[in-house]
Amino acid sequence: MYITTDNIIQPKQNLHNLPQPCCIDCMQKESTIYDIAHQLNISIATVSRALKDDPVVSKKTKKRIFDMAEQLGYRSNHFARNLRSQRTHTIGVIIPRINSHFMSTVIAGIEQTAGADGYNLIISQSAESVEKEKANAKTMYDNRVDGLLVSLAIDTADLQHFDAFFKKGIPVVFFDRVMEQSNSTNVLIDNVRAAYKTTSHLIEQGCTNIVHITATPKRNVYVDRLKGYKQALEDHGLSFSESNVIINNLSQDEGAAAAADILSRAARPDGVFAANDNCAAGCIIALKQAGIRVPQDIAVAGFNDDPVCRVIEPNLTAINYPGYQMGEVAARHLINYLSGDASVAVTNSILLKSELVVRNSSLRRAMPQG
Amino acid sequence: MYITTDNIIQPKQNLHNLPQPCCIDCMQKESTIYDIAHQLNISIATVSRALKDDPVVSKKTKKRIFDMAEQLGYRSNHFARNLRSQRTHTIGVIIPRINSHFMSTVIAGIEQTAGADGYNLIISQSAESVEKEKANAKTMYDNRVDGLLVSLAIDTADLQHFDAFFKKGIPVVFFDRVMEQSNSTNVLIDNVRAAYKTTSHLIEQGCTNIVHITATPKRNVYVDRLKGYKQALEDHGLSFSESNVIINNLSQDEGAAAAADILSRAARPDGVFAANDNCAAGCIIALKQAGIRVPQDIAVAGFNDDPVCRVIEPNLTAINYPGYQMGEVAARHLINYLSGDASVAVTNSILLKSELVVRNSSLRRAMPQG
DNA sequence: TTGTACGCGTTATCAT
DNA sequence: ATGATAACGCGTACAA
Repeated sequence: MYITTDNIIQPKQNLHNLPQPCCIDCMQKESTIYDIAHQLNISIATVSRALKDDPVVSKKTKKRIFDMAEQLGYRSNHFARNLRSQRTHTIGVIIPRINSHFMSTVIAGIEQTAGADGYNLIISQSAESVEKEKANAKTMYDNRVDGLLVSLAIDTADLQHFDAFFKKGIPVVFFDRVMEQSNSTNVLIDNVRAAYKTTSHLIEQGCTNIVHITATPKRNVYVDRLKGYKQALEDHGLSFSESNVIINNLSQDEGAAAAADILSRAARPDGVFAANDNCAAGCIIALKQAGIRVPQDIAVAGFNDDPVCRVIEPNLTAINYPGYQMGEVAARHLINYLSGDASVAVTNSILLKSELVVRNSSLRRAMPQG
Repeated sequence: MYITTDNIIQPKQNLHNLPQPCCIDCMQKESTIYDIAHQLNISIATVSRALKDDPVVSKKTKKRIFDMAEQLGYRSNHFARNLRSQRTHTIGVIIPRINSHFMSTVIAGIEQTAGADGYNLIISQSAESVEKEKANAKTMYDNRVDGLLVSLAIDTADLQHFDAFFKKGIPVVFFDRVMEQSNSTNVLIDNVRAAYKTTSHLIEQGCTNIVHITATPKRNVYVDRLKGYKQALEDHGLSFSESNVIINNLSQDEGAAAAADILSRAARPDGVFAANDNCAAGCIIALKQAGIRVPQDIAVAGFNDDPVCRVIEPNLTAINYPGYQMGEVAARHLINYLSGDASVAVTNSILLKSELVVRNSSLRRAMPQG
């Protein structure tokens, strides 16, 4: 038998004396389906059914129940529901770091999509460390997320730490930083093609000695960009030289250092393709300080199309990386799967369009059009 | 009486046929404290106590329990725990938008701090809309977050939509975009002082006709920056003119438009103080395109110290806004409160240090030092 | 030091 | 169409 207290104020037990209501009058017991049922002299089963709009409940009882719920300020208890239903309506997100333009844009897209469908987000950063990534995965698992969206740390070499998810059949969608051999769904752009396009563009602009600045090629994105770069050289009859690949952390400062390296060479390069915009910007600034003209002496292209592209002078040519859409697509895909859309289970990878945005940093000749 | 199934594989009921385990062999029943208790022939109470390291449990039973938990791959069920304890270990975050350098940096700081203390984050964006902010607040409330971290939308004029939290005594900490009259804790910088410093600096550099570009002064940050600007003019014997305040959305494009406005004036301004860096950058670019020299003809200063400051030429003078620390401090404060630290309950506002970083965009004279 | 038993608020399976 | 009741997994008075 359930005994309602009719919202009588009780000196309820209070861990750490928290929370403190603003005043004693405000203290109000949380109302439940029991309260609604009791007020209306019906069973909780009916209330529960009505609240989820079960067609088996008659129109008028439904109305009475909704009104009473409104009146009592009822809100359903997610924990009780999750406890029963074994689902949490929560999506876990693991990313290297949140405070980059690209990543925060992706998150914005994810949040938009997930929020619209009533999913909550739990976000954690791996800080590019496999160890933190493992810890994050465990946290997500312990929080019983319904699914996971992951962008891998740079030196993550295997997916073992997600085995618990795979074994339980909890869907994991990787985006941007992925493992090719994974049999989860990957959402990404064609990095090979993008790099190929960029490099070809530089070649078409008259560059014959192009440096590629990138991060350590452990992660797909850098491996692929390097591959596209090489492929473009080959297809245009230019020889590849190992020394033309500069590996660093892609920061602005390292971009400047790369510029110094470039300028120290006997056969001075006439083109630079950097794997992100920050690094390209740092490089351009340093080149200009050294009296090099961009793009006349050295043409430069970046990757991502961050806002910095439109600030640096000359404005930076870059691959337009659709971060927001990537977030939307990855989240949508995961949610569709969670909603029972079987067709998505067989999807191996989703490729998003990316295009080269040509600006002055690489423009030495009139373009075919526009 | 609890009857364990000894992890026998069951064709368990499966909503939407999900989740799908990778293979039938992997299917494994989630183990609970009942399982541990059953295996060890002890009571769940002891297990429950041991798992939370209750000193009342003997060392050796504890050890046996931990070992068995490990062996069974036990993980505690947060929902059952939350349902019982009425706490969620979840912090809600409501911000205007996540994809700005400043905000994503704040989030990074929050995540770092909260994660270290075992708190999860639920993040939502108001998109600068009061309506969305209200909806977000309700979602957070329904998710029973332990506390809330909020940065208000630009035209949020009152805090009514947080009343449910105030009434229940759920702590709300506002940061950056706050309401002065709130009696919650506010974490912010001294915007008046920062603007005062910046404006004074421009004056010291010889500017006598300074334009202030800012957003609509509905939100504290813009009100205060305007106030500091005015104060500095007054203290230096310069007169304030309404026409020298340009209101826009602080985007890069609007910065360019502001530049056009400035250049159209009969008495051409010789200084610009923009309320963010993006806008300042757009302004500088447009000014330079019009043949104006920065800083010789017009000196420019921004606000935030985003990375763009070190890319734009000349490099942008700006107030260094400690976003990461702000996130850390706000989260730490909230968590301390949730942990029962009474001293924080009386804290009204926390001011973070901010300093003016002088760069070439405003430097017309030798600085006193450095 | 350990065990028993109840309640947290739901949903789901019976029965009526 | 509605009601009674058993889980879901955990925490904790109270008892032993």
